[in-house]
Amino acid sequence: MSGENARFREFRHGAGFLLSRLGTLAERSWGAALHRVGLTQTEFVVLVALTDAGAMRQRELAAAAGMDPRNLVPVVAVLTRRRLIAVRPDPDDGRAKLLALSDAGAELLRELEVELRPERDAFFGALAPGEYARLCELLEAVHSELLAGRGDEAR
Amino acid sequence: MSGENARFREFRHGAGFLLSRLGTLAERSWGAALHRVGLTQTEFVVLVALTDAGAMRQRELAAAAGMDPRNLVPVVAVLTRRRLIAVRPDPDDGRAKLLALSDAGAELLRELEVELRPERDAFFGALAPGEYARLCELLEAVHSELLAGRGDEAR
DNA sequence: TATTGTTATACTCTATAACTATA
DNA sequence: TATAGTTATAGAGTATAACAATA
Repeated sequence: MSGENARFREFRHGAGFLLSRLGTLAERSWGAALHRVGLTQTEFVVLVALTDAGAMRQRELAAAAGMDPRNLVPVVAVLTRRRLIAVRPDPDDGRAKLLALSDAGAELLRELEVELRPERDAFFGALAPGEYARLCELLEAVHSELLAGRGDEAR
Repeated sequence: MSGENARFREFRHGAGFLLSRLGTLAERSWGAALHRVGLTQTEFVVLVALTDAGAMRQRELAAAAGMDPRNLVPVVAVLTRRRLIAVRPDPDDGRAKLLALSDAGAELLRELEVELRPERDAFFGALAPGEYARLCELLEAVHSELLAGRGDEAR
């Protein structure tokens, strides 16, 4: 019951498992700040995802945020009511809507970014600046690859 | 409304945000396999966390899994009923219990590790083998530091 | 008094299926 | 028929407060 464990102890220290755990811990680290300004995790994620482009369709936004379009609907409703995003019909397609960050939404994110900087430094305190930058590169590579090849192979 | 976005677009590509999103995507990638063997994400996490030591107290296990001890209670109940973990009273402390992976639990993890290997390769397909190893190192450094300094500074 | 484990509960996130309106 | 958005709902994860038993 002892020597054979090395095989799946490897999984415990693999990147997948660590991503799963660190993702939860990262969300916990900024959870208090979000609660203070009345944002849930998904609302925050959606706002941040919107910073990547000027305006996008709701379906595109769901993909960018890595979440199911159905779960995005109530999030968009809340953010619209709070005027943190701006919604307008897509002139090219009567079914679609174009979503963009509002000035108020941009300002809120700017405040949060300042407030979260110390938490980030504490969270990644184990890494030297160069290591942190390297980590960002690697994560970004995995993330963008996953968002690109989504919905095709996994089905 | 355009040029100022660079500031928090930086957050979008920071390690914290990417960890949060990739954690969700990683869990999704092995979710089907877990469902097949009747395990939830937290049950899986707890089993994997147990591979790091022979036996530990429930409180220690919660810390190792990065979860709240209260949320661990029903998980331990299920895993015990399914004989995937073995529980015995701590001889040194009448309040505490000692939890360990059972042979059946170890076997189940071994099977899962084999089944999940192709999913892992696809998930991290953007990285060369050396890059994957480097990513593991960096994540492990952050993770172990967070588990070590927990409950002190954040309060 | 402090700690281990527990119960009850509310909130959030994700996933399943079926629906409306437009293309 | 295919797609954009929606609704309803169930399942799972996390967090809050209060409790019993042991140290």
